[in-house]
Formats: sequence, C-alpha cells, structure tokens
Amino acid sequence: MGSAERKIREKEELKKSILNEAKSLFLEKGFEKTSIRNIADKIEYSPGIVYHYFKDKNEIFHALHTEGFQELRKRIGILSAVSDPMSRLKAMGKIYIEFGLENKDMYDLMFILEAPIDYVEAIDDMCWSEGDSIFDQLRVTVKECMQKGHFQGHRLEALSFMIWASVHGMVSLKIRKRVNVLDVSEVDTIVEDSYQSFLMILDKL
Amino acid sequence: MGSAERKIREKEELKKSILNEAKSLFLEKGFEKTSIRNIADKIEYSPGIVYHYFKDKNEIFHALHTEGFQELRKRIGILSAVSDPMSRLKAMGKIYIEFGLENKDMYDLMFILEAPIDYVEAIDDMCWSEGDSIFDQLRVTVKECMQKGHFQGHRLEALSFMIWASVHGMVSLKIRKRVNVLDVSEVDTIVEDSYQSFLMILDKL
DNA sequence: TTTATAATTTAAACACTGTTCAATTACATT
DNA sequence: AATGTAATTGAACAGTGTTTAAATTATAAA
Repeated sequence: MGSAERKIREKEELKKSILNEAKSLFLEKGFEKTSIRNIADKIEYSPGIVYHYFKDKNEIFHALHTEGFQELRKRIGILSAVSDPMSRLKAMGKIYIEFGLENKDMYDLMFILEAPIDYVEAIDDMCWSEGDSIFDQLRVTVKECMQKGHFQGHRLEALSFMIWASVHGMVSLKIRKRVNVLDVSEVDTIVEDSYQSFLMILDKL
Repeated sequence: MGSAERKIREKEELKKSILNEAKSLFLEKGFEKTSIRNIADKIEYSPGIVYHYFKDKNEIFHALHTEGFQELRKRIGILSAVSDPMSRLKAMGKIYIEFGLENKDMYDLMFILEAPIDYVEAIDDMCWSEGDSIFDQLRVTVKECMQKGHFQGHRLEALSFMIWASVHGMVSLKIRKRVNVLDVSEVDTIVEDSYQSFLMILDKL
C-alpha cells in the first residue's frame, strides 16, 4: 500500500504525457496531421494505449482546449485590477485579440475547430463551461458599464455577444487566412486598425 | 469534326457532374467525409478520373466555394436598388447573416474552411478575388456612408473590416457551435438580437 | 514462493482516406 | 486497318481513427 498511490500517479503521468505530446505535435503540425500513432510514437507506447486514457481523439483535444481557456482566463483575470468597467472592457478586447494572434492554433482549437465541441455534445453536458466562463467575464464587465450609464437601450446578452463576435470575427478571419489574400492596403495591420475603430464605437455608445 | 466539339462538351459535362456530386455530398456529409471515392462512385467512374479534371481535393472545393460567392453576390447585388447607403449597409448585414445561417456548410466553405484558401495560395495568385468582390461591395457602401457624413473619424478599410468581422463573428460562432452550448437566456435568437445591437450602434455613429 | 486475479499493453485487423501512375481502353485521323 | 492521342482504370502507397483479442506484466492471496 503506497504502491497503489504510485500506480495512480504513474497513470496520471502517462495521461499527462499523452496530452503534452499531443499539444506539441498539434502546435507544430495542426489538428488533422496530429495522429494517434504520432502521439504513441512520441511517448514510446503502442497506439492502442491512447484509448485507455482517452475515449477518442476528440477527448484529447477537448482537454487541450481546456488548457487554452485556463491561459486565456488567467490573462483576462489580471484585469480585475482595473476598476473602471469601460477601461476593463477595452483592455479585455485587446488581450483577447493578442491571445488569438499569438496563439493561433490554440485559439483555433478553442473557438473554431469542431473536435472539442463535438466532445462536449457527445457527453451531452449541453453546456460548454470553458466558453461560458470567458463569456461571463465579458458579460459582467458589460453589465457594470451599463450600470454606469453606458450602452443605453441595449440588452446585456445581445450586446455582450455582439462584442465577442466582433473580436472573434477579426481574429478568426485572420487565423483562417481570409485577410492576407485580400486586396486591401495596410493588410498587415488591419486587425489592429479595425479594433481601433471598434474602440471608437464603444466610446460613442 | 464537330465530334471534337462534342468531346469538349462531354469533358465539361463530366467536370460539371463531378462538381455537382461533390456539392451534394458536401452538403449532406461535410467536407471531411466527402471523399474522392464517394464522388467517383456517384458519377460511376473510377477514383483516378477525378484527378484528370481537378488537381486535387482543394481545387474541387475551391470551385464549389466560388459557386457560393456567386450566390452571395447575387443576393447582395439586389441592394443596388437601395440608394441610401446607410439603409443599404444595414440590409447587407442582414442578407449576409441570413445567407450564412441558411447555408451553413457553404458559408463554412467560403469563410472558415482552409481548403479553398489553400488552393488560392498554392497557385499563388496571392489574391482571393471571390472574397475581394464581396468586401468591395461592403467597402463601397461604407465609403458612400462616409461621404454622406457618417462614421466621422473612421478609416474606410479598418471600419469596413470591422463591420465584416462583426457579422462574420456572429455567423461563425453559430456555425461552429459555440452558441448553443452557451449558458445564456434566449440562446436561439442571440445572433439576430446581437445584430439588432449592431444596427443601433451604426445609427449612433 | 506459487498461484490466481486483475490491470496494463500490444499487435493486428477493419474500413477508410488522398494521391500517383503504369497499363489499358476508346476513339478520331491518316 | 493502322496509328497516335486522349480518356480511363485499377492497383498500389502511405497514411488515418478505432476496436479487439491476445499477450504481457503487475499485484494480491494462499
């Protein structure tokens, strides 16, 4: 006894190493090209072992997407120091966009790829707690803005979703390569520039 | 000779039928599950033949994505009858969102999936004429709005991109299933509601 | 220490995938 | 009828996610 605990610890370490190798393969090769066999090779086990620790490929990538949300929550969490809700809202958007552009694959996994959501739907939680927690941070801030008199005539959830959609739109168009192939001047800074436009709009509300 | 013309016609018909079957398979099964072998089965040819008419799978789906843009351009084109640019802009957004939600797979192909853009990059046109043409319709309308005194202090391209990103964000979050799994009230109408919020904002600018 | 049980791990198989290419068939022109 | 060209095939290659029976290893009991 005590050896039983070691066993559990070893199990968790193997599970963690599957996740780690999956992550590094994902970041260098993308979702489709990260195969179960690739992962198994890296951890020096046979492919079958992966299925003793994860139901399927989707479960692995759901776990990775959750790690992404931990990071994003952490970054946004720093903004609790900003008392003015309007300033906080603006900074949130900036952090969100920066996170997306600096961690394209992770952002892709969190907000575009189907795998993690397919997993959520499969175990039918019917709730996406990771996404909820981020949306809630936004919603709370928008609410505080409204309590201070901003955004009059707007409905909380609709406006919050609109704000999320705006920054997500910028980031996802960039990530999914709909920006660089565009015939526009200053294509390199268009995401940043359009967020500036967005901030001007928020001020006028 | 006339038979040579018939030959060419038959070639084009076969190419068209590959596209048609690819489209119907895509709409019912999605991109990943539409295989070259599936398409070949439907047109009753061997799989290899597909590669005499298309370079690869990406080229097929680039051709389909172009069909999607023809439809979207057609729908937006109707708005040339709307002389007031502000009204036209608002209607454009509505039509864009409707198109996306009513043709989720086509929208996915046009604005999210990597296949058509990978094809564009492969032949390195370095320009995405399909996307450009839609963005241009938006840009022209925004320009007219500015000439009428709206959107003061904004830059044309940045603001145009911001508007595109906003509606794209709403549609793509919905299509990629980040909305229904959210714990918010009125989740079913949140896209429409948030577009209403967006319209209110445009009015205030 | 031997045995029985349980947990872990593997190898092989299944049914697929996109893609290439040598061989074959079809066909219009000489 | 023979020839040259274009269209078409079928098999092969190198992969994919996933399942399963079997083998191995580890643990606990006698």
